[in-house]
This record gives sequence, C-alpha cells and structure tokens, in this order.
Amino acid sequence: MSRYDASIIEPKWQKAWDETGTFAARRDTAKPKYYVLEMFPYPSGRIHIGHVRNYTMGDVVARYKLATGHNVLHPMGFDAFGMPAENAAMASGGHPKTWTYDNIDTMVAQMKPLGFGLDWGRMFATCDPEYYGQQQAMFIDMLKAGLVYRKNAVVNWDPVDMTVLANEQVIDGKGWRSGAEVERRELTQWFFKISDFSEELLEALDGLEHWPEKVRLMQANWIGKSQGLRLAFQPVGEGEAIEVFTTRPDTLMGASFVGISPDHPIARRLEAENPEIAAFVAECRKGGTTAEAIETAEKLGMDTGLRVTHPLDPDWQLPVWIANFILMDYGTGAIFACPAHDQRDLDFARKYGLPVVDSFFAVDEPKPVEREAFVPPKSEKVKWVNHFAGLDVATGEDAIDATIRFAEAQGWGKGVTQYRLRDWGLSRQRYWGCPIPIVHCDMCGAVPEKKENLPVTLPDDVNFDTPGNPLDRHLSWRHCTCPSCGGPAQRETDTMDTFVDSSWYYARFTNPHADTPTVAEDVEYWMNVDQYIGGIEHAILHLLYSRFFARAMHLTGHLPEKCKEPFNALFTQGMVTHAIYQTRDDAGRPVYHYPENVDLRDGKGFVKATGAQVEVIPSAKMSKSKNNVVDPVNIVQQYGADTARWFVMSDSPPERDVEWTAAGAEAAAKHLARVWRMADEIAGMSGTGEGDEALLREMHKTIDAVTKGIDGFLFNTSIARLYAFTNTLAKSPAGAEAKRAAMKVMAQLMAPMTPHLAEEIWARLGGEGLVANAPWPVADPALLVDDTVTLPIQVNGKRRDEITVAKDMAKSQIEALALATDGVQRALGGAAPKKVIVVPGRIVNVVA
RNA sequence: GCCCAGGUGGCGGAAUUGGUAGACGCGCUGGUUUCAGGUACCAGUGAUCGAAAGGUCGUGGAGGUUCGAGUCCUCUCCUGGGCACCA
Repeated sequence: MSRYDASIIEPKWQKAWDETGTFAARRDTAKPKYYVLEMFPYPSGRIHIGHVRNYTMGDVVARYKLATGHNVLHPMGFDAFGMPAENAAMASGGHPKTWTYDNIDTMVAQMKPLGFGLDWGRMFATCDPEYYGQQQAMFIDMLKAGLVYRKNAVVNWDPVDMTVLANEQVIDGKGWRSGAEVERRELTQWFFKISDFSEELLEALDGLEHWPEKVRLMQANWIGKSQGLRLAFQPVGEGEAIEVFTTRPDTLMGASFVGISPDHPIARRLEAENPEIAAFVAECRKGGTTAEAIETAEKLGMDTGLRVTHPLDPDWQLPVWIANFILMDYGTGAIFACPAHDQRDLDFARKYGLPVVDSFFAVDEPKPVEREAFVPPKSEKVKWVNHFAGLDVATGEDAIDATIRFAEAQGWGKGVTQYRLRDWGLSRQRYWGCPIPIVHCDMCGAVPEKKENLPVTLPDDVNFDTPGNPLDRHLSWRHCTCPSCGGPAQRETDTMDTFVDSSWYYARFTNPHADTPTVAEDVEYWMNVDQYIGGIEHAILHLLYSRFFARAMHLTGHLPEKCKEPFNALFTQGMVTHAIYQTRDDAGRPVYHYPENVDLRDGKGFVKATGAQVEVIPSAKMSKSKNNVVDPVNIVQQYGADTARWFVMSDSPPERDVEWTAAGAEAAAKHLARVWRMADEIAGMSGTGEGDEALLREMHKTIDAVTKGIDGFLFNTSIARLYAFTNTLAKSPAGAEAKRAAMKVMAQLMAPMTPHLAEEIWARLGGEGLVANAPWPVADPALLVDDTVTLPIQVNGKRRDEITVAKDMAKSQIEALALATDGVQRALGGAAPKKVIVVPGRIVNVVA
C-alpha cells in the first residue's frame, strides 16, 4: 500500500495540466464559452488564506464547467497601482515599481502550487504601461465623448505636510504622519459623469437576476433616487433667493429655519465679508471628508442674520443658518428644517433655541414633539395640523403628492427627481497610478495628449523623501510641449483613482496584449463574465464603477451593446477568520501570539514557551498586527494544496466568513488520506464481484446533490455529501467492479475541489485521459427517488410517532395509519381528533 | 449617523424555502487494533427529568400570525461589511 503524499502527486499533475494546455483559453465556437473571474488581488506581498478561498471557489466553477463541456476562460492578474506601494517606498526607501513587481513574483510563485486551473498566459498587472496606456487612450475617448469634465471637489488637506490625505490616513480628524488637524479643502479635479447614468444604472439592477439581492439593494440605495420639491425662499430685503430641495414638502408648515452648507455660495460670500462667519466656516471645515465624520460630528450652526419669507405666508420670516451637517454635494446645498419631523433638525433646533412646530400628529395621540422627532413611515396615516392644501387625516405619501401639485399650481415650487449618486472624482495627487493624459497649456487650456504619444509613462527617477506627489517636483517630466499648439506646456501631475484600473480589467483579459484596449472579436466571443466572484466589501463602489465604465466603453466603441452589464452573475464570498491568542504584558497591553506558538488543550490555549494561558478571541478578521494570519504556503507545505482547498470549501457556506482552525485542516487532511487508502484498496481488488443496489442509488443521489451544490454555490453541502458517500462506500459489500465505478465517480466529483488527488485516483483506476477533461457524471433520475417515504406524525405540532409508507399512498390511507400509531393514541388519550392535516411526502399533523 | 447582512449543540455548520431542528465534519465518551503514543476502525453524543418507556425545554431576546415557525410579521440586542481618496 502506498501512502498519500501530496508533495509528490501535486507537482506531477500541475505539470500534466501545463503540458497539455488544459486551462489555456482559445476561441472555439464549437463549444459554449464560460468566463469565470475572481476579483483580482492587490499585490500586497504574500497571498492570504482568503485569496485561497476566493480562487478555489472560482477554480471549482471553472473545472466543473470544463467537465460539462464548456470552453472556459479563467484568468488572473494584479490590481497593482495604489497607496501601499508608496507607503512602502516611504517606509523603507525602495521604489513602488520594484516593490510591486517583486510582490507579484512572490504571489505568483505562492499561487502556482495551489493548482488553480488558470490561463497564466493572460496575466497582466494594471501598472504595466501596456495596460494603463490603453486606459489613457480610453480616457481621451471618453473626454471627447463628454463623459469627463473638471470641477472643484473637497479633499482631506494636511496643513503641516501640505499634502492630500486618503480617508484611511485621517485618524480621529488628524493626519496620520503629522498629527495635524485635517481640513477640508477644495481642488480642481477630473470627474467621470456617472450621474448622467443614475436612472439607467438603477433601472438595470432589475435585470441582474443572478446578483445577490442585497448587492442590488445596496446599489439602489447608493444611487438614492428620491422625488421631492424644489422651491425658493425669497429674501427679506436685499439679497438672493435660496433654492432648497426637500423630500418632505408636506412638512413645510413646520419649517423652523433655512439651513445652508458651509460651502454654499451665500456662505462663501458671507465668509469673505464677515470675520465671525469666516471663523465659524473654518471651524466647520475641520476634520475629514467622509460622510461618517460629517454626520457624526457635533452639530454646529450660526445665524447668518439673513431672513427669508415662508412661501405660504409673506408675513412669516425664517432665519438662515449655516449648519455643518448640510452637504453641498446633495440637492442644492440648502434645506428648510422641520425639527418636529426630523431628528437631526430637532437636535439642532433644541441646541440653538429654534422653534419646533408640529405639522402632524399620530391619529390616536395628538402629542407635541419634545425630545424625539415624530417620524412615522410615509405610508402611515397621520392627522394634519392646518394643512394648507386642506388635508385632515392622510398618509405622508398622499400629503407629499398634494403639496407638490399645490406648489406647482401656485407656481412657487416644482416637483423634481433627485439622485444621491455623485460624479466619480478620479484625480489623485499621487505618483503610483495611471497618469491622466492631459497637458495644460497657457494658450490652449487643458488638452488631451495625442494618442500616438501614449502611453504617458511614469518616470522612474523619483523619491519619496518629502511628502506630496513626486510628479509635481519632477520638472523634466512635467515640462512638455502642447499637443495642440506645440508651445511649452505642463503635464497633469494627478494620476487616476485605482478604481479606474479595476473597472475594465475583465474586458482586457479577453485579449490582454492587444494594441487597442479591446479587440471586437474577442470581447464579442468571451464577454460577458458568466460568473464573477469577490468580496462583499466591493458591493457598491467597484461594481457600480465597473457597470458605469462598461457603458462608457460602449459609448466610445470599446465594448458591444451586450456588455453594458458586464457581469452576468455575481457571488460575494465571506472572509477567512482566525482566533486571536492574546496575553497581557505588565502594563496590561495586549500581546498577540502566533497560532504555531500556542498549544490547544481542552478548549484552552497555552503559550508553548512559557505555559501561560492565553485568552482566545474567536473568529477575528486576519490581521498582521494581531498575529493571527495563516499563511497558505505553510499549509501547502504541511498538508498539500488539496487539503487547503478542501478545507476552505468545506464547513462554512461560501458567502459567510469561515474560521480557519488547525483541527479543521487536520480533519480535511485525514479525510483525503482516507479516500486515498480506499482508492488504493479498490485498485488492488480483483475480479468483478457483486453489485450493490444501495451503493448505486447513493452514488446517483450524490452526483445529483454535488452537482446542485456546485451550481448553487453551496460547496459546503457538496462536500458534506461527499463525506457521506465515502462512509457509504466504505461500508458497501460490493465487489471490485461496482466499487471501482463508485470510486471513479467520487474522483470526478471531488476533482473541482481536490484536482490533484482526483487525477491520481482516476489514473490509478484506469480512467481515460485527465479527470479534468472527463465528462461530468450525470445522475439517473430513476435512481434518485425511493419507493417508500418516512412521515413524521405530529399531534398539535409535536412529533409523536412516524410511519413508513409507499411513496404514492392515498391521503385517507395515510391518515388512518397515522391515527392508529401508538404515539398518536397516547397523545390523544382516547379523545377524537379535531382535524388531521396530511401533507403528502412530508408530514401528518393531528389537531387534538 | 445612514445603508446592507448575519446570529442554530462544546465548535464549524445542515435544514428540499412554512412541514421530523441539529445532516456532514470537529471535539468529547466508550470499545477494537497497537508494546506504547499516534494512526485506523466501530458505536454513542442538544439540554433536562426518568431505571426504562417516555416526557419537558430548545435556533440572540420579547411579542405576534399559523394545524405547524430556525424559516413569515413587529419591536429589540449583539456581531460583521460599506459610506464615495484602503483595495
């Protein structure tokens, strides 16, 4: 008997797949194509067990589709631009380019032993000039098509380092390096006009049937379509009208004040005139730009002294306040506040002593608002207080409609549709990104670089000794000639948001080295992505940007119409977590221990070196700083790739987080060794022997269940069925022929998860060719159904007995048998049943 | 603060979508094999009362709908993801 040794069989079969080109994708119209894609990784340095899970899922699908006769495209690349490379350069003095490409080499070397069925020939990194040059060409096309423009936008400004900070570099409102209080400052930046597509991106969500409902819902909320009223408050005396947008015009009689954003043009004007207001507005601009920072900041306001009149009552004057929680980006940057029916407004009104006027009450309880705003659902009926359009008891929805009609009839307001979605700011004041191919000329303005001059490549001779963008300081790179007039000009030094890079890589994989962004025949053949797999953290931004970019590529002739929604099906997988082992030092600070340095006994953990007991914090996100990262390389060395793959696919449902445990990995390894021993034993059996009807039926049920599991992304249940089938096969009295057939099916069903072991077993049992190419087994429907069925018998919903009956027994007969059972007789205690419910094939419930 | 998920034995989880809660795996207990440890194999294993037969309780918490609820509804608590410059 030979031992299962992954270190021998795994390289052997990887070589076999390479040599036969099993996973090299070629156009072939004779077969249906299938494009499976996992979100490509950022080259952080080492692969993570989460990557293993993500790519194993994709690989299971890819190998399964190959076995079911598809022409499969399964590529891999790297999302290689971004901040960490610059941070590494700042920390250790290297170059972002070297750091990135070294990391890519390391990660590829770590991924290959895992045996993924990938077409490595298509690999690229987004920082390859060959890739980003094509991105620049598309940027120019999009600019010419009117999809790109410039405007001002706020950024996190570090006043000490004099640089723009990313949100994650702002910690508690302070710059991460300088510690200085961050300010919101405006810069002129490039934007994609995604907001032109708000309605289309929203409506098209309905067509994405194979996307998770939660993702579609999150995107719909993000786009944030709302109906409301736009109206202008007229100034008292000199001044300008203030336009506001409101989704609750029905609460206009509860207006307390008009609020404007600190960035509103009127606030800007007052800022210039009035030092007190200037100081207040400066205070409002402190802190980072995130919605979270703005919305959870203490509410601040200042009366401007301006007054406006209420549109329904010329004698009613409202004060105009500047308030820090009003966003210039949404609506008109101005609101009217109704404290009685909005908690934020109420908090603000109470703080600054502004009036609170009830617009409506609950129908059964006319209680004035005190500490809590009264905000019932818009669909609920409420009692109105002297409503101008004459409403008494009506829902908010009806009142909103009535108010809009009333305002439009009287001419002081207009019903409008508003979207929360903002245009996509793509400028980044950073080096390690795709240069924006624009030249600034004193004579011609901002003009696109000529296409024949692309790619505009990043200069290599830069350093990160001083904060800020090295491109700004690189004069010989900056100075250039104007592509329009030929005069002296300057390059744009901003680079593109890395979300641009990841918004079209899926299309580039169809022909990754073409000298145009895409090639018509290749995108026509391979697109769309049939199955896209990635983390739920990308539910909104990456996926929404990609949906927009595909449309923009279509409008500029880089993708056909059918690619406007590039991902036919989406699956979002969970994280791999691991317990944290923690002790405390003398000062009470946590000390984290690596899993390999901890002994686990009786559910407790002890530090190997000292014997000290550790606190076990379960299911924590893996993090280098917590020392709870499991390195797949170690797992592969210890157990082999198939064990790692089997484990990450088992136990947890793929959309949920999975906890990596040493015991679980051990169990996976033991199971694979058991299957190996069984296969070895079966291979050694001689003769034909007896068949086994039960084994045959179980085999077909397993084929059916495993197939459904893979189709439905329920890999954990497929694996549970394979465990069960292993138990059945182990106990089966069948002879060599029947066992051999069952074992070959087992190898085929396991192949997507544990491809190396499956190939070895397949070969040993005399399977033809590679199991990777063997046609997927098909379940015989006749063997899936049993002739008899066991029905539980309940009395008043509690299980009391069970009966085993023919599958198609008549209801009346079942009822009679059920009532006669001991369990039912005991529970009824002689009383007659009131009612008997028989659900055929399911259950019987007796109501006593 | 806002949006979206998830909470089931000691642990990871299953449950044909309203029909036997706990499949499968880990762990644990007992047994077989073994010089021994490990491996392997067999059996048992939600809690609780009971000698047993059997009963009671049980899917984060509180209510509700139903012959029947892990699954549907209302409220609530906790954990995770996202919030436009992390990728």
